[in-house]
Amino acid sequence: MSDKKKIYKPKPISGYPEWLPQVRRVEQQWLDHIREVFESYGFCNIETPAVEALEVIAAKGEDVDKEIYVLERLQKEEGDKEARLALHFDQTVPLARYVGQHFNDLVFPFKRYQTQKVWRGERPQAGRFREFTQCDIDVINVDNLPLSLDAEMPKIIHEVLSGLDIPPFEIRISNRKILLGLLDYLEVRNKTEVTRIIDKIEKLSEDSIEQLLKEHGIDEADSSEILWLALCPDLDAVFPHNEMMQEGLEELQFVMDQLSHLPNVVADLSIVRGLDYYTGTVYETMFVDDPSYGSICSGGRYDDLASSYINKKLPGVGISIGFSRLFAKMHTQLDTGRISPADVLVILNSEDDRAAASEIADTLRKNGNAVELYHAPQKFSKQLSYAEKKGIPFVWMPPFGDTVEHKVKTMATGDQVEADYKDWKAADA
RNA sequence: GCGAGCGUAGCUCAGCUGGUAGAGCACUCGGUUGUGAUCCGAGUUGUCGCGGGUUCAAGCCCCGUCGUUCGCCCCA
Repeated sequence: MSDKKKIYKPKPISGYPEWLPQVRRVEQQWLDHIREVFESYGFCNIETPAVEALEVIAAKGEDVDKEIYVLERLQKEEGDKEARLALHFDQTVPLARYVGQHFNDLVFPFKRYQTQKVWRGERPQAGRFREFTQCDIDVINVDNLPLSLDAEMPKIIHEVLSGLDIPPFEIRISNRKILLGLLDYLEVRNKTEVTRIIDKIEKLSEDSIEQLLKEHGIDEADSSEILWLALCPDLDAVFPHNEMMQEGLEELQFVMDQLSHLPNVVADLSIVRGLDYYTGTVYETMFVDDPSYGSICSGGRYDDLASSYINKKLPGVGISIGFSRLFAKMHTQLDTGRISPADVLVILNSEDDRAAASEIADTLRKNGNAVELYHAPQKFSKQLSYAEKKGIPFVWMPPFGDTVEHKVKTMATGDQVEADYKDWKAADA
C-alpha cells in the first residue's frame, strides 16, 4: 500500500475572506450590534436572493458590467433556454426590484435594512474583496421624502460605528447639486468623468487633479473654480450661480444643522460619489488616520429608485456599511482567544459518571449558561487543556472518588471553589 | 482588464556565489498521587506552486503557467 492518496492542497481564494471561529465570534457580535441599532430606529429586515435576472443588474453601465458574476449550470446544454442569472453586485438594485415588485404590499415610507453578501469581480486588495458583506439601510417613499431623513442616516451610522471597537472615523457629507450645479453653470459636458476626478482628491495632489481636468478638456479658469469649490471649507463662502447650486447648499446646510452635535460628521464638498443615480445628499466615511483605506460606509439620496421597474416616482435615501472592509481592518486585533461560546466545560471523570455529567450540563444550560460537556473520559489534564485551548473560562469539576462536593475552576486565575450546579451562573462568577 | 513583487513543513520564515532541506511556533506522547497556561524530554510533518529547459548536479539559473500580494481602473 505504497500509493499515496492524492490530496488537494487547501488554499484561500483571493477576495473571498473567511475567519477562524474566534474571529467569527466577534464578527457575529458586531453584526448583532448593527442589527439592534437599525431596529431601534424602526427599520425592518428583508433578504433577497443571491441572484437577480441579469437584465435587472446590468443596467448600470459598462464599468459596472465588467464586475458582474454570471451564473451558469455546468451541464447546461446548448440551446437550453434559461433566464440568465447574475450574483447581485450591491443591495440597492435588488431593493429597487423588490419595491417595484411588492409595491402594493409594502407600507410607505418603506424603511428596511439588509445585511447580505454581495459579489464584485474586482482585483482584491487591502479592504477590497470579491465577496463581501454590506449592511444597508434605505428609506423609500412615494412622490417625496422628507429631507430630515437625509440627516437620520448618518446619525444612525454614527451610533452604529461609535458602538464598535474601531479607530476614529469621520462621516463626510455633501450634496451633489452643488458641484453638478457648478458644472452646469460652467457648461461642462462630461460631468461623470469630472466628478470621478474630483472623487480622487483624497488620494491625489491638487496639481494632478488640475492636470487630469485639463486632459478632460476643462480650461484653467474652470478647473480652478471647480477645485476651489471642492476644497472650500465654508458653505457660506460658496456663491450659488444657479438654482441647482442654491438648492444643494440649502439642503446640505439643513442636514448639517441637524447633525451639529456630532463632531466627526463634517460637510465636505469634494464628496460626489461615482455612482450616477445619486441626486442630492451623498455620504462617505473614512478612518481619520487612514483615509486612503477607502470609505467604510457610503450612500446618498436618489430621486427615483425604481423607475425601471414601476411607473411611480419613488425617491429614497440610503447608506451602506462596507462591513467586510470595516471588519477586515480590525480583525487581527480582535482575536480574544475565545474560540468557543461555551461559558463552562463539564468534566467527564469516567464512563460511570456520564449520566450525572450530562444532567449537570443540562441543569447549567437551563440556568442560562452555555455549556460544553466533554464526551470522552480522558485524563483530567487533557480535559483542562482542552478548555484552555478553546478559551472556555470555567471548568465544572463533578465529584470524583470519595469526594462529594462540586467545584468550579476559573481558568484565568486557577481558583477553584465549591459550587452548586443547580443555581450557578457564569455571569455571576 | 493593465503594471510590479512574491510562491520552501499547518503558520512565520532561514537556506551563503547551483551539490539532492532547516529553525521557531503549532501538533502528538511522556515527566505516577484527577489540575491547563510555565519548564524538561521524545516524536510527526514537506512531490521547495506546477510544467518544461540548462547542468554531472537546481529550492537556488532560464522560459512558460497557475496562485498570491501591491498599484491602476472602479468601488463598500
